[in-house]
Amino acid sequence: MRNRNYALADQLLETLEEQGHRDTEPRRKVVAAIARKNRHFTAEELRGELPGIGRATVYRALKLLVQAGVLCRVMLADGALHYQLNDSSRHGHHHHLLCVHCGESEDLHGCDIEGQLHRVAAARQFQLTGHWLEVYGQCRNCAANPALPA
Amino acid sequence: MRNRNYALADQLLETLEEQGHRDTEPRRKVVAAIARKNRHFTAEELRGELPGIGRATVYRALKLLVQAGVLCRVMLADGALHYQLNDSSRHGHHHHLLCVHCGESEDLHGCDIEGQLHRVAAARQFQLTGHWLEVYGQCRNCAANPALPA
DNA sequence: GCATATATTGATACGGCGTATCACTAATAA
DNA sequence: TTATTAGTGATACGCCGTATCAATATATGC
Repeated sequence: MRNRNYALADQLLETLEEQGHRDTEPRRKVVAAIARKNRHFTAEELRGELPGIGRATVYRALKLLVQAGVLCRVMLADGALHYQLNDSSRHGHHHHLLCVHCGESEDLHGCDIEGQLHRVAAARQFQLTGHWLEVYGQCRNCAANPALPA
Repeated sequence: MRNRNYALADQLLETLEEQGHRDTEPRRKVVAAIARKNRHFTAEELRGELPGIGRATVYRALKLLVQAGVLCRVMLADGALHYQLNDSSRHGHHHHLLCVHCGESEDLHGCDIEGQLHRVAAARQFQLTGHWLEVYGQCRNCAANPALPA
């Protein structure tokens, strides 16, 4: 787990370098903290784990990682903006099943929402440029045992 | 048009009264301003059209109308929260095709997003509790003539 | 109509969240 | 090593929504 986190952190840093960004000490700490996450998180939550690092730096790193496609924004049911580390293999556009109880998220695929939207849009001569979809509920584990701590 | 707006404003007020809220002068002005809208709008935009009415009052009225189901929140592609008057006939849960150019919105129906989500969720024993969907693009008119003013 | 109880108002202040600014510092390239 | 340039972080700002609370307006009972 430790190893995986280190590897992940390195990978994130590498991604940033590929985009022409520098390898800095604060940045290393930010990506390390992100790599330790196993669920979605808020910018402020992350910041809380990084005393000594400026607020702006944390926000800037988040923005760069989102732009690079390795991190994605997810909107919770209450409107709070969270960040979610993308599966290393799947950086493209996709959606999530978000567990409102434990915070786990599963990637949503094997369902043709996109295609369906395109069909409906085409029928109305509406030219799609984008969409936003979040799905909330309880994951298998939490649904089976709602008493588990979040 | 004037008549329709008055009628709509009255209808909105009536809805609030049915929910046990009082018929007040500031409230009348707020719903009148909303009734005049033919596209989605922000709270601040509305507030700008209502000088002399307190910010809190405007926000409170919006919240009540959303709770009553006659107004719905829509999230624009840039993350801005807008409000959208619901078709009087269809207060239930539905989605919108939002034109990013002129701001028009069409209700999205005749497409079975809900059913599809339920099927995928069921297959994974994920218990759905809700979802959020916004679809962005250009409406028929704007797509045909992008030079039109917004 | 009048008094009373209560919802509503609106000024103010507060809080969360993200960003602009800018002098300073650190990382890269020559 | 020096010059160049990106990055940092303290601070302040701005937007947006809400809590507070004394003053006020509205509905209700007499």
